[in-house]
Amino acid sequence: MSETSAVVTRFAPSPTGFLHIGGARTALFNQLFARHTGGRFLLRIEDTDRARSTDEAVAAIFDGLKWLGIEPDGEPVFQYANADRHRAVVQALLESGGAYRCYMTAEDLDAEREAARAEGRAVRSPWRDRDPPADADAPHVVRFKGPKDGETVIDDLVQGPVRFANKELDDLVLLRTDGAPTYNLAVVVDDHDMGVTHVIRGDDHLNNAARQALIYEALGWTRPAFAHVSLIHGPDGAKLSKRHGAQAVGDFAEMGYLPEALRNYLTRLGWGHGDDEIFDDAQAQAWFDIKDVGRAPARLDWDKLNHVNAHWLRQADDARLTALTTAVLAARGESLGETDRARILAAMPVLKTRAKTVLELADQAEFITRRRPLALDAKAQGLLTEETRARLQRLAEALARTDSWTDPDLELLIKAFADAEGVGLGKIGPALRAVLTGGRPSPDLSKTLAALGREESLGRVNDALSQRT
RNA sequence: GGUCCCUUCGUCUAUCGGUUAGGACACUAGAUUUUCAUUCUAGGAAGAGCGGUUCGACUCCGCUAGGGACUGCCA
Repeated sequence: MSETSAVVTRFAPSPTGFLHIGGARTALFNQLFARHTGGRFLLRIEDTDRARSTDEAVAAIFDGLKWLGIEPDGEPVFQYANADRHRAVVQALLESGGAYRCYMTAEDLDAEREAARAEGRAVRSPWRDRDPPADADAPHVVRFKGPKDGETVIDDLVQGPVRFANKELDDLVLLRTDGAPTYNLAVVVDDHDMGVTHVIRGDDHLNNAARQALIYEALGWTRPAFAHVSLIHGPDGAKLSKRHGAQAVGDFAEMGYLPEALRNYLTRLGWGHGDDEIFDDAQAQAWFDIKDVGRAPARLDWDKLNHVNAHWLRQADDARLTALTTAVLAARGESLGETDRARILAAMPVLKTRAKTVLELADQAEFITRRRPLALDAKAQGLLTEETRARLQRLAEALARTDSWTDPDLELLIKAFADAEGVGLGKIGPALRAVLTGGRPSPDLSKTLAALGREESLGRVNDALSQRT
């Protein structure tokens, strides 16, 4: 990157709901680009719409970003706090002729919009070239007075050069009737004041970029570089919505995805570095450049996300995964004791190779948390014939005699037992597993026994053997 | 309707005028296997269409089709 000016990026969500996964990716790109260039990444809450902004939404955004591991450099800026500054800029624009008061009523506007649409042109206000009414303080908005000729070109870092004929750009409202600044004015002023050099945002703002560029010009400010990234679509190509299963980053957390996995997946979505699919934050920062982001909207692929998550699950710390897993189990109504936690932790190295999400991890751990006596499902029940009961009885005795209750030794013991019985493991495994887990899936038998411990294992076997059906 | 954007296997992508168009996920088949899962091997699978430019086009240009964004005193 050029050394002339340090890069400053920002993520600027409006607090009107949860943190959308598409927004999270935009935030990620901003952070990645800033870190890659050694610049700064800022957060600004766009709360100029007082009616729709809520404290809950602000909290949801903070929580979502924090969970995802996105950390702005410096305190977040609340846009509404700069309202006076925004009004002052508009005042200056008014005095320089870069803006004008518009006294159109709602009805006037509706009629004009209809006419403009019918004629295939941009909306125009008659007050643009008209003297103010006698009562200049009558209800009005302040509009930007943009050029009618020429064109505005946005050299978008992602989309390439995009040209707009100025006559197609309408005079947007800068100040509402109540004197409140609007988004399009506030972004320009704040981005300028915050020293933002690169505006990386959703491509739903591409059209606004041209109008905003005009405001920069009128103010005599140099505009930042723009990069409009496409939105994330659902698997069917339609805009991501509720019916696709998840929209908020919180949804993904609840579904058992790890933040580092989501970062990996989201970064790879719409951006690539050769054949690299799995990478950590340091690699992402070293490789990421906003110019390499794809133009086309990308679809959310659950299978791929699961695959990436499975990878990071295996890399994750066992104690951390145990905490996550027990939380899910607790939410399912299981009351877990310290013994359960200890067993889950001990089994975690093998459990985590068998799951794609924390939810599946909890499924895999359920054989541990069952309470004696276990209820056997029909299939497990059917395995307990007279023959297998007798064999199980002999196996239980062999198990009771061993003084080394470890995975490898238990494996040897079971194999030796099978040899002694003159049968294959297939004659022993299913029944033993059935009485140990009640029919729930579990790891290799020796690992299952080790995870349960001697007392619990023998207890479960004996429970089943003493139960007559 | 208008303005703007997008288009390589089902999906995410690599390719930056000359490749048998590569990888990953998913899928199919086989191997391994005491449940569930894993793992291993092999395989099928793409340049939206039509015109140009060029010795040569997935790569450049145009048109068409399809998808999307915006068109608010929301952001």
